[in-house]
Amino acid sequence: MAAKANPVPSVWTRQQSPPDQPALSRTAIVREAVVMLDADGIEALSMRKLGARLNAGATSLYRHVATKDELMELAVDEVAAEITVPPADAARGGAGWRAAATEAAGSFRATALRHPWLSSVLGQAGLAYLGPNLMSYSERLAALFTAAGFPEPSRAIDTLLSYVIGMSTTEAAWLTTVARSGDSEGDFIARLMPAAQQAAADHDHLAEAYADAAVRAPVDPVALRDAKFTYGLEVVLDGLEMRLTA
Amino acid sequence: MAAKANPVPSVWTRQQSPPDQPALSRTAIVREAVVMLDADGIEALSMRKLGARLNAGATSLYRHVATKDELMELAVDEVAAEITVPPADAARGGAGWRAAATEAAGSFRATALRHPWLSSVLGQAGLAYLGPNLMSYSERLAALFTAAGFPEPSRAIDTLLSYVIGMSTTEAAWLTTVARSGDSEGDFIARLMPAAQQAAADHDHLAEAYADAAVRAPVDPVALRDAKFTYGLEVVLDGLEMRLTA
DNA sequence: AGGGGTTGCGAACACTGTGCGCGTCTGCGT
DNA sequence: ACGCAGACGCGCACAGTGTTCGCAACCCCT
Repeated sequence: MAAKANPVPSVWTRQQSPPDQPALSRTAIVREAVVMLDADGIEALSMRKLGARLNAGATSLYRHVATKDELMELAVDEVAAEITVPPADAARGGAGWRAAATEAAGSFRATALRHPWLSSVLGQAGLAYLGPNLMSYSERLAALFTAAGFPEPSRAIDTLLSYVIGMSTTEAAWLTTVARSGDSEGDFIARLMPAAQQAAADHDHLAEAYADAAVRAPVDPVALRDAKFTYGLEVVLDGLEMRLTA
Repeated sequence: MAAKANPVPSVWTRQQSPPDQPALSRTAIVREAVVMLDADGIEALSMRKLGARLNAGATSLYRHVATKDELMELAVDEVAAEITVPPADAARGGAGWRAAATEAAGSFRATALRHPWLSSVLGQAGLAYLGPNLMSYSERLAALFTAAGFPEPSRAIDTLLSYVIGMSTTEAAWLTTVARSGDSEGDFIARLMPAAQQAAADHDHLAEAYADAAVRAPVDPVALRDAKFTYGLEVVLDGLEMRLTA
């Protein structure tokens, strides 16, 4: 880097001790990677571009990160820190656990939608699961569901998380394709409708559903997605509650 | 291909009308792509290798498929044909819908585990959703849940599918990393335990859970995954049933 | 017999992740 | 104050990727 900041190599042009940016560090690399992923999606992240952003060569990154896959695991754990879980006390006594679980689920979804590339990565998931932030996340969930009084907390957690992951990844993937189209979500849906209707032409139930949707006044797609998420969440929580009281 | 099979150009060396393998066709390409994906995972599929498998050059494929992404969408729809849904009659009368839903969910999971690359692709999902097989799948689900008497069938379907997708992708991703390790699932778990326990050292609930697992007699991991899946499935179905009778 | 449309292909382009060896810089032990 | 070992950054190179383009061979219809 010194060589680059000093293009004419001579004793006279050399700066003695430049304030020097924080240099290159693992955390700085991961942080910038997350920024790039959020901005331009997963296939826009390359080691060269990431290096360039940090005023570094591509291969310099390999001093701090073994491989790109490892970098992705670190990125996952980095954003995992954003997911909040209410303190376990909130669930003690049996009343508050539903609100607490709802909040935890909502926080997961919000994080997944804020970082849509997460969905693409969860499917290939090396063992990011062992990252400190994800570990702490699991721990807090376990504390919450144990305090709530579940006989098999891990089972309940797996169930809830599966639902939340399934819904969130689907949603994130949808939003990614919408974003790539350049249109707003509403416009994209409108533009997609004809094709969808034609594809559904031979299928009675689907055709009817599309026809109904076309007749009704157009709904805010964001509100619709929210409603869909909370509906399913209530279903899962109802099912879990039966295991709690029984 | 004729030119390749016929390196000496002359009337005499030319084969008149060789039985000729089915040549190159969209369906043949997609079918072979699925075979390769199943065998070696998603990152092992390249256009050149796929072409080679079909005795064709890489670029020849582009006569039948616009882009690799499109090929992946076709592959998804191809395997979607394997997912079965019981006929709607099974659900009429209210009794059989649970068994039918269970079977549909199980079939989805089985397909996802048979083709683990599906999980990696669902996260980026272009609009494979419009493929004929997936459309027919949605239709049969809609028929089933409508016959079961759900007031909002699509809501129920979305909920169930989210759970099944979440659980299955997680499972498939796990199985993929296991497979890459070369070990059996049991051995891999054993090899992973120390690291997991160390990572969980500072987290009470997790540490306890790991300790319990270490004490108990080792369980067949396959059976354990099956149990986990059906537990969550029952939870979701219970929650749905409340919406049905109400 | 001829010609038009379809199909396959080789070369080429712009990129990718990553290994290697070299120069430079830094901090520590004397 | 000095010297040196280790950490650090970097350019080059390699093998491989998806995809475009122009050309050649083939089939079928007139």
